[in-house]
Amino acid sequence: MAVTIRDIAKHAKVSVTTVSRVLNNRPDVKSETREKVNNAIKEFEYSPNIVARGLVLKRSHVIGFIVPDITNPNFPELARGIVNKGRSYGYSVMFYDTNHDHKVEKEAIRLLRSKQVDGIILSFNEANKEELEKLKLEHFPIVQIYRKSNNPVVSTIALDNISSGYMATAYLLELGHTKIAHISTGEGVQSGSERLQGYRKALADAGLSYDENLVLAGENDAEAGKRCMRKLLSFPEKERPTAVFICHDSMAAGAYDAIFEKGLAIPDDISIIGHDNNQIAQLIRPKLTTIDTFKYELGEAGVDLLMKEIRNDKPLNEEVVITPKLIIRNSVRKLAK
Amino acid sequence: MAVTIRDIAKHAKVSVTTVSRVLNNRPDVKSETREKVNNAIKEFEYSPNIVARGLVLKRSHVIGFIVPDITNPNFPELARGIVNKGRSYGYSVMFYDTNHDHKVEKEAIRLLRSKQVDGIILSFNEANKEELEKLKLEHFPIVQIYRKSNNPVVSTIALDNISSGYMATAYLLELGHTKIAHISTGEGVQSGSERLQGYRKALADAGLSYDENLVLAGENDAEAGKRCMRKLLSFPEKERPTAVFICHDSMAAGAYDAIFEKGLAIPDDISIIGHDNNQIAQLIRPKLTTIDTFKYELGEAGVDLLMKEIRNDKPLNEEVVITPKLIIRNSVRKLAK
DNA sequence: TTGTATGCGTTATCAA
DNA sequence: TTGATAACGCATACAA
Repeated sequence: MAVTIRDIAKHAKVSVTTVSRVLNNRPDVKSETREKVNNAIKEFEYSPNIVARGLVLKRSHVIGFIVPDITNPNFPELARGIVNKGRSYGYSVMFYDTNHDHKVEKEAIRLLRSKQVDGIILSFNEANKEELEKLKLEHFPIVQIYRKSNNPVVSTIALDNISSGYMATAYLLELGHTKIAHISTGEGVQSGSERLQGYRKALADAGLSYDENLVLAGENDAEAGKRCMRKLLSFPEKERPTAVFICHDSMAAGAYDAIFEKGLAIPDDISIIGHDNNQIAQLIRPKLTTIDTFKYELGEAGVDLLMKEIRNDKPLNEEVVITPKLIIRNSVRKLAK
Repeated sequence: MAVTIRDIAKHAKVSVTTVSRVLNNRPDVKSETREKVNNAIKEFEYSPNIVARGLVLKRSHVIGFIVPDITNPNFPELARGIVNKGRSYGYSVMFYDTNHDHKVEKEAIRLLRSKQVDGIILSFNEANKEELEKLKLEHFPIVQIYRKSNNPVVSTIALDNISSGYMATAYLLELGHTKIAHISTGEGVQSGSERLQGYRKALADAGLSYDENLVLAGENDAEAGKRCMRKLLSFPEKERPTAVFICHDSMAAGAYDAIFEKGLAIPDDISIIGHDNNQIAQLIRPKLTTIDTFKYELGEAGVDLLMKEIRNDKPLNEEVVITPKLIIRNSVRKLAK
C-alpha cells in the first residue's frame, strides 16, 4: 500500500495540514517541525499523490497532445519540444495518435478531457472545426499547431508557409532559374496551399507568369513525388523545368528517384529544393537544399502559448507564427545566363 | 464549472449512487430511471471525471511511456503501437522523452508515479538498473523494451538481435560473400553487441574465422557509418570486404556516402545490408536490403504484457521476444563464384 | 430497486 | 504556528 500524507503526519506526530504545509513550502511552519516532517518524508520515500491534489486544486498539470500520425517525420521533434518545455512548467503530456481518423480525434479529445488535462495541443489535418468551436465555447484551453488562419478559431502556432514557399522559389529565381515547377500536396491541404501561394507570389514579383502545367499535386509521400516528377520529365525537353520546388522532403526523395531513372543528374540537369528539413534531407544524395521549419521550437512555443491560455480565464486566440529558414545544401545549382 | 455526477443526480431526481450505477452499467436499476439518468447525461453532455474515479478505484487507466529520444526513427512506430493498443484497453499514455539523460529518466519515473500511472513501458539505453530494481521491489508494473537479457530484472519485450545479426550475415554468406565486414555500435550497446554475436555465429557456422579488423564501431548515426565505411574502403583492394552488415539503417545511409565518394557502386562493387527497416531504407538509392524489427508490433506486445503485469499482483518477469525478418531490396548482390 | 454515509489523498478554511 | 474539518468527484457497503 502506498504511503499517504496521513502516514507521514502520524509518524512525524503532526497534523496532515502541517505536512501539507511543508509539502507546499509554506512559510508558516516552525523550522523544527518542518525538519521532523521532512525526515519522515525521506524515511518513507513519500511522494504526494498528484492526482488527489489535482482533484482539489482543479489543475492536473497534464496537457494533452494529439497528432494525426507520429511517424510523419515532422512530429517527433515537435513532440520533444512539447515534452521538454512542458516539463519545465511542471507539466506532463498525455499523447494520442489518431491515424488521421476524425472519430479517433473526437474520442481523444473526450478522453483527455475526462482525464482532466488542463489543455490540449493538437494538430488536425483538416481542422475538425466543430470540435474546436465546442471547446472554445467552454473556454477550454487549446492550441492548434500548423493551422495558420486569418480568422483562427483557437490559439495557433503556425509556420509561415507563404513565406517558405516564397523563400524557396525566390532562391531558385535568384540563381537564374525561370522555368520553375512546383510539386504540391494540393489546395486541399492548408500548408500545401499556402506554399503554393508563396510560389506564385515569388513568380509574380519576378515578373514571371504562372504556368499551371508546371504545378502538380499528390499525397505527401515519396511515391507521389516520384509520380509527379516523372510527369514533369515527360515534357518535351524545351518545356522541361530547370528547377522544382517540392512541398515535402519525402516527396523530394521520390522525385530524386524519377530523375535518376531518367539518367539525369541533380543539380546538373535539374535543381531540386525541398521543404521541412527532415532527417532524410541529409541522407539522400545529393544532400537536399530545403527549408527548415523549426519543429522543436514550434513545440516549445506551443507549450508557452498553451500555458498562457491556461492561466487566462478567457481564450486569448493568439497566433504565433514562426519564420522558416532556407538551408542550402547541394541539390540546387546556379543557372548560367 | 464542469458538471458533476451530483448535477446529473439532481436533475434526474435520483441519488448520485443511482447515477453511478447507470454510468457503470450496473444491472440493478429500473429501466425507466436508467433512461431518466441517461437523458440528463445527454442533456448536460456529462462525462465523468476519470481522475476522481481513479482516486477511489486506485486505477488511473494511464500508462507511462519513457524513451531516450523520440526522434530516433525506431520510436515513433513503437509509440503508435503503444498508443493504439493502449486505447483498445481503455488506457491513455503519458509520454516522456529523456534525451538520454539518466537524471531525467529518474525524474520521469518519479513524476509518472506521483501521477498515479498504473504501469510504465520504458526503453533505457543502458539499463538504469537501480531504478528498475526499486520499482520491482515495490511490485510496480514495468515493461522494458529492447533489453533482452538472460536474467531480466523486469518483464521485457525484446527483439531477437542475435537472430537478426545471424540472419543478415547468413544472407550474405548464402549469396557467396565470404569477406563480410560489420559496422557496429559496439559492445557497449546491448543491441549492437547482440547483433555482433549473431554475425560471429553465422561466420562460425559457415566455417569462417572471425577477423576483428573487419569489425568497426561507432555511434548510431550517418556520420559514424560514413567514417567506418571509409576505413573499410581504405584497405588494400584485396583485403576489402565484398559485403558489409551495418547495425542501423541510418549508419548504412552514411556508408553509402563513403562508397559513392570513392566512385564505387552498390551493390556492384560492395553489398550492404542494414538493420531496422526505417523509412530511409526505402528512400536511399539503391533501396536498402535490411532487417525489419516490427516496431509497431513490439509496442502492441509491450502493452499486452504491461496489462498482464497490472492485472497480476506479483511481477511476472516475462520476456516476449520478437523475431526479426529479412527485407530484400537492392543493395546486395549475388557474388559470382 | 434505490438512497445514505463513508472514504480515496489532498488542500483550504477557519479557529485555536 | 498548528490542527480539526470540509470539500474535490466519484464508487461502494450497507440499509431501506
